[in-house]
Amino acid sequence: MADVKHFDPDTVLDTVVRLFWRQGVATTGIQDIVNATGLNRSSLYATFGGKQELYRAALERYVQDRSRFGRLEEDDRGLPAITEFFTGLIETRCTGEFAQWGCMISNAHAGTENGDPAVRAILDRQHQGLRTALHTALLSAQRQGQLADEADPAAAADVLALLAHGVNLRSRAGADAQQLHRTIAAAIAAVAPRA
Amino acid sequence: MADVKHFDPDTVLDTVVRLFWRQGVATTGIQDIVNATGLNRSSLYATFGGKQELYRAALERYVQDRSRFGRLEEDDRGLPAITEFFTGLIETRCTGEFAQWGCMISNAHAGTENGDPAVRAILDRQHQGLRTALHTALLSAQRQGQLADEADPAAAADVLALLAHGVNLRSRAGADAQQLHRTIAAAIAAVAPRA
DNA sequence: ACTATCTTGAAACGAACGTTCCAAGATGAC
DNA sequence: GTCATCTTGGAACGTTCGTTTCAAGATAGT
Repeated sequence: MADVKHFDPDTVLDTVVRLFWRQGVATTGIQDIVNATGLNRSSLYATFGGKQELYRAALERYVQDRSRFGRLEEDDRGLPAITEFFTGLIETRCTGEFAQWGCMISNAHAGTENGDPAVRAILDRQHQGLRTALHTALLSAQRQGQLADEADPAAAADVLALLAHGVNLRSRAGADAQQLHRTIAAAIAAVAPRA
Repeated sequence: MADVKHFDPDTVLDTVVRLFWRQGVATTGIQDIVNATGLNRSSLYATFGGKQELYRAALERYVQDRSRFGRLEEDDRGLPAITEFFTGLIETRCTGEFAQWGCMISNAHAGTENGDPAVRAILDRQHQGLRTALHTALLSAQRQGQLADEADPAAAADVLALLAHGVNLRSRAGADAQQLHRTIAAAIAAVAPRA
């Protein structure tokens, strides 16, 4: 009955994610998106709606594709799982394709993006998810005797979840990976029993 | 010989700080600044230069006026000084005039602002300053027997400095002050000797 | 092959952007 | 009071913003 899209919306959305992730929503114009995707404005608006809706979709996509605490939650090794999570995080933030891009979620916290209730809901959901994943991993660690007697898994999870934002921000400004690794290692060591 | 300014540049800059702090540089227009300050565009450009130079000046002013770790550095009580620093930080971030504004420095990390080397230099300087202040306070704590034997003041300072960014980000998205207080208390308690 | 239906290209929209310009106004030195 | 000098008001600059519009093009069902 009708024509079909001449492009793959999933591929396009992935390209858009990278634009918003690196440059932020305020400093990324529709023209930038047209240039990067090769799409026409008509196709863009017909498929995704306006800029704000496109940003929301991109943020959801970012969460689905780039969030790594799902693995953490299923990893029952305890502290090594947490260490691995942060090690991977820092490497992603400091080297390779996404070096100095920060985290799209952390970035959204700092911008005017979070004025949109739908965006703020994503930020909260993501933070709670990370807290829960860390809490689960810490309980697992506790069960395996990897935690000091006085350590509080819930409180430690909150501390580490906040710390992740610090890593994301500082890495975007070019912080040294080694330095971040050392700091996170110290934070994790703080809940372990004395050597 | 000549006319004199009909306004106080210091007062104007303070107003500009609040605009950039709350809304960010990308989403704050020159028109917003004209409206908020009552200045004419001519006076604005003649006094401060363009938007980017104005932002840099505002960021420097923010650091001078709002940075609180100077007090921390001169406070030799040890852990209580650190607790007080974070307590005040969280209150400023969550209640009163600046509630949910976050920290202008943290916000700058997440935006395109940090592409400007002059801006990034301010961010680095500020982070190092906070690390040093915390380190000094922790050494003071250690001298007074407030630290566990195995605690590493330098590493703990790094952890707490990163944590501050977490507080700044999450508070901007409306995080609960009590929750933040509890988390920070746990992080500080982690370096204290077992009760 | 016809046609209904969706997609695409390209131009255009008004509004807002940061910046510049210049005449008019205000000031202090002489 | 005069004059040189800086400041101010306000219009205007060209660009870019996000969005809309519509004719031309492409497709799948009949």
